Amino acid sequence: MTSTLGFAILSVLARGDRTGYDLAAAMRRPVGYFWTAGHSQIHAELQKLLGAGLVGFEAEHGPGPRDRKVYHLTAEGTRALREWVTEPPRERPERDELVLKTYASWLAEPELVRRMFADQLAAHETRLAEYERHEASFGGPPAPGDPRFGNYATLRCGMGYERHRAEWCRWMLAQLGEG
Amino acid sequence: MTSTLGFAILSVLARGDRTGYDLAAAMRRPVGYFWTAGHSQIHAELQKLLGAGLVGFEAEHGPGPRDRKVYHLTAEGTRALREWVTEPPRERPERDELVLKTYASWLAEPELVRRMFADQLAAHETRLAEYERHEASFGGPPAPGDPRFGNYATLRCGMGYERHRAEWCRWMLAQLGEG
DNA sequence: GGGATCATGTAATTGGTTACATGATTGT
DNA sequence: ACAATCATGTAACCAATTACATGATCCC
Repeated sequence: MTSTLGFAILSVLARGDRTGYDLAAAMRRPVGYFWTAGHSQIHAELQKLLGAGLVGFEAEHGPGPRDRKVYHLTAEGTRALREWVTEPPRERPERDELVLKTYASWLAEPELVRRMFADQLAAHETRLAEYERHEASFGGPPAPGDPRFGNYATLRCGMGYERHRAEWCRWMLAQLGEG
Repeated sequence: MTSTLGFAILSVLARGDRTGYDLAAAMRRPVGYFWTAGHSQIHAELQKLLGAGLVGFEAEHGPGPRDRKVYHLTAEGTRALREWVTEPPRERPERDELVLKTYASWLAEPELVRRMFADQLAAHETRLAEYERHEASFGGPPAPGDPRFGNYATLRCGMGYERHRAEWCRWMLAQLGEG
């Protein structure tokens, strides 16, 4: 019963062998945009994946008191990952604090609500500009089958999300009236 | 240190007094679209809110072995909620299984990926149609200050989200080619 | 009689965050 | 000398899910 975090790790490892430290770095950016984990969680999960025979490692003597371990996918790990990819994702409950605040916004001062949404809008516009710059660095969409397709397709999703959020913020501001 | 779940409960209670059971029902739909909790979590959180003096209850002898407790906001609870609403939401890490699968989709069979996205697209279109029917039942946007504004604004957010997701699914299908 | 709904709670487990702990190498 | 980076791990805690437990009333 490999967890989603386990498959997140396998997904990164499928692009190249890495240490736990490298995995933690990768799961801040770009994987962190859709799945994050701290290093403590990653080391623990790697033990489980090792026990399940989905990954292996080669140890070199590294900096610090313990060995440096470079992890790689096993044949079984690759097979498990490939199988998991096309299984329908199990939906997890949404938890969105801004939307919850919006639900209760009728009892707050409109001016303060307006300010909150103005800040949110600015943040979304900044992130969208960042993503757009990143998108431009791809020379158009890579072919499915190319590992870079994964990066590009998730980036496109992020761009759509930021646009949708920004639009909703603008709609909210219009509802609240000019400040 | 009231948790977000605590404020979710206060947000529902602000619209009318309720039992823990009623709160659990409310947090499936419509609040469940942006914050869910099971009844066990809710009963536990109500104890904390009670301890913090943000809610109170009146007990009647109800069905089952224990008293039925109708909870209500205290003055302090209303104040805490009103304050929380306009504080900037602390951002929590994104965790999206479909996007993670997309990241690893380059090593799967394109036809299976295509099928997964076709299913997702259908689900989003169904939900969007549902939301649109619900939106039509409002006679246009209520004024901010009206509790119904909270329902309407969150519904609008949900509609935008479903549209964005559906569009991304269609883009993915186009990338993967006709099946 | 039987199942759904109403109504409360506890316990066990999993998933995730934060803090603690250690220590070499590289760059300023 | 000092800070940052590389590198591993454990422990404590909080949030959330699932399972366990009880029992009355209402509708078929």
